[in-house]
Formats: sequence, structure tokens, C-alpha cells
Amino acid sequence: MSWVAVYSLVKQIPRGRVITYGQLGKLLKLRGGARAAGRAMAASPSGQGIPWHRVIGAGGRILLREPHASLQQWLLESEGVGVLERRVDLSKHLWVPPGRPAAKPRKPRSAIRK
DNA sequence: CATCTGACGACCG
DNA sequence: GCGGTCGCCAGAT
Repeated sequence: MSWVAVYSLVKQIPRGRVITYGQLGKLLKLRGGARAAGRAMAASPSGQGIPWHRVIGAGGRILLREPHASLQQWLLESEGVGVLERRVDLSKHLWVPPGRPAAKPRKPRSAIRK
């Protein structure tokens, strides 16, 4: 599986908006669903303008571990996305590709994961 | 070839 | 809100 499509879509996310792994998996019809999206991002090449910090977990949760989580949070806040308790408000910042049915956000269990 | 390991997420009690 | 299970699957060991 090639992750190019994933990176290409992520690059289209405008400033101040985010997308979830689940959405990426579904929109691109990746075989492993959200997990596949996660793998793609984990292998994402750096220094190529890919706004990886705009990809978060279901419910708007930041799933990365330190120190990356802090960096991601900082990057998001620096572009106007409020992050509270490792979580962003999807109803305000969720990005849906043009011409696609809006996804309905689910409630996350909690903000901070182990 | 057999296992393990995740930048996941939906469900269940 | 919390903890646990299960489906998924590409690489690494």
C-alpha cells in the first residue's frame, strides 16, 4: 500500500482545521481503516510540508506520546486551534474535504490517554 | 515462517 | 468517565 494519497490529502488541510485518523482511513478507503492512516502518518517523511500535526484521533484527542504530543499541541495552538487537556473541539475545527458528506464526531472517553 | 507491535477506533459493561 | 476486547494489517524481529 502506498501512503502517497494520505499525504496528499493531509496537505490539503487548511490552517486552523484538523482531521482524524478514522476519517482519513474512510475517505481514502484504506484497508486497515484508521489504523492504516496511523501507519501512514508514522511513516510520513519530514521536511516536505506535510501538516502532520493536523491529524488527530477520534473525538479530537491527541494520541501521540511525549515529547511529540506537546509539539503537536503547540503547533495547533499557534494556528488558532484551541487544545484543552490534550483535546481539540471537533465541532469547531474538524475539516471535511469539499464535496464529502460531513462526518459526525463521536465523544471521546477522556482527554488524557496513557 | 511465526510473532510482536503499533500516530486507531467501535463497542460493551 | 474507565478498562478491556476485537478487527485490521504492514514491517520488524
